[in-house]
Amino acid sequence: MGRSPCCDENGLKKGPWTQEEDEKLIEHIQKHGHGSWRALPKQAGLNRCGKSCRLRWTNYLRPDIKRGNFTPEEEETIINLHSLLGNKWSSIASNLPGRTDNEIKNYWNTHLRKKLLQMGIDPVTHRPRTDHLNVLAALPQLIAAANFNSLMNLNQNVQLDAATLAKAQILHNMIQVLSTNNNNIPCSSPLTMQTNNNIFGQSSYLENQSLFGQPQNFSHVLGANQDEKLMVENQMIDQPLDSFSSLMQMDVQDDHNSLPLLVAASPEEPKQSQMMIKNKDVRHDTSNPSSSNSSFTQDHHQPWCDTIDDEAGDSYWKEIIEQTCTEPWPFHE
DNA sequence: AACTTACACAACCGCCGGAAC
DNA sequence: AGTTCCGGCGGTTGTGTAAGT
Repeated sequence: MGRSPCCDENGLKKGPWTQEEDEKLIEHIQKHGHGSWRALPKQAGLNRCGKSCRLRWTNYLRPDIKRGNFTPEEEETIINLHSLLGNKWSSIASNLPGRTDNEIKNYWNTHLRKKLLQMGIDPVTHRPRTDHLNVLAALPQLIAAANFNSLMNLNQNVQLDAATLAKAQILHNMIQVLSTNNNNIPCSSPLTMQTNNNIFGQSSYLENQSLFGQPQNFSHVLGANQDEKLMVENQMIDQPLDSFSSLMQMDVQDDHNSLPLLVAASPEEPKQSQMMIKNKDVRHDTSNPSSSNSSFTQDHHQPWCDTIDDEAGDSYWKEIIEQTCTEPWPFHE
């Protein structure tokens, strides 16, 4: 069965490499090649395990490594390849000369992943994020609620509870952000591709556009085997774009039974509601019956506050929440 | 200025598959 | 056939530094 990890041996140094160690390693490999990595440390006079030496060499010291910022073209390639290959960093790296899998992996996790999230794209599936769509699915309710509120204000002087108003405000801001993103990034996201072309269409990265608008064909990276290429391409093309399109088709009437409950709003509620949004604490506010009454906790709708809680770490959500607390109420103009 | 927090990235860890013995 | 070696891979952690309070 398995062997014991080479680094189990006691006394071997770990952690950051010193310049002296780097020089020893480089000098040894330049003279003798790396040969057996396991034997290398002794031969080179390094108090490291072979694996550590190999990683240091392949990820940092190798002379053909390209250092510095990733170019937009490299970013584009990474995103496109990731949409095809997933976290196959070594495969992705083999298409980016001078870049290591480790570097690409780090860059993905620290930059590109966030970038996609901010564009409203799930970095795993490379599709529009469904958590956004869950909130979008509440659109008919919010519109109906807003209309109802206007009526009640006119005729009976009754207000919707503050939590419901806050939901609508968040939705309003979210739509603004989404539309801003789409306008700023022409042909840049699957979402844009779907809405620009045909929402039910079968466009894919493989077929036509890349994430940044340049036509690319990455089928060559999928292996020499033609069957494999075909299989992957078919898979990409056949995958239905269900979640987004079905939500966009949603009939307002389907939800007529799920209008938010209306409760009498006390004068304090608007303040409370704002505070709760800021503190991301709505879900746990069990002491406030109106907040639970007015939540969107229907069978098929994730509560909006859950959605916010889940993503509140993103600057994207922070932006939305901030706007929610500062912008004027849209339905009372 | 001191402290805390967030971020970027180098390095490590554990696992796997293939080759050698 | 079973064991060990070796290199590779992807996920995770640790550390240094910049930014914020």
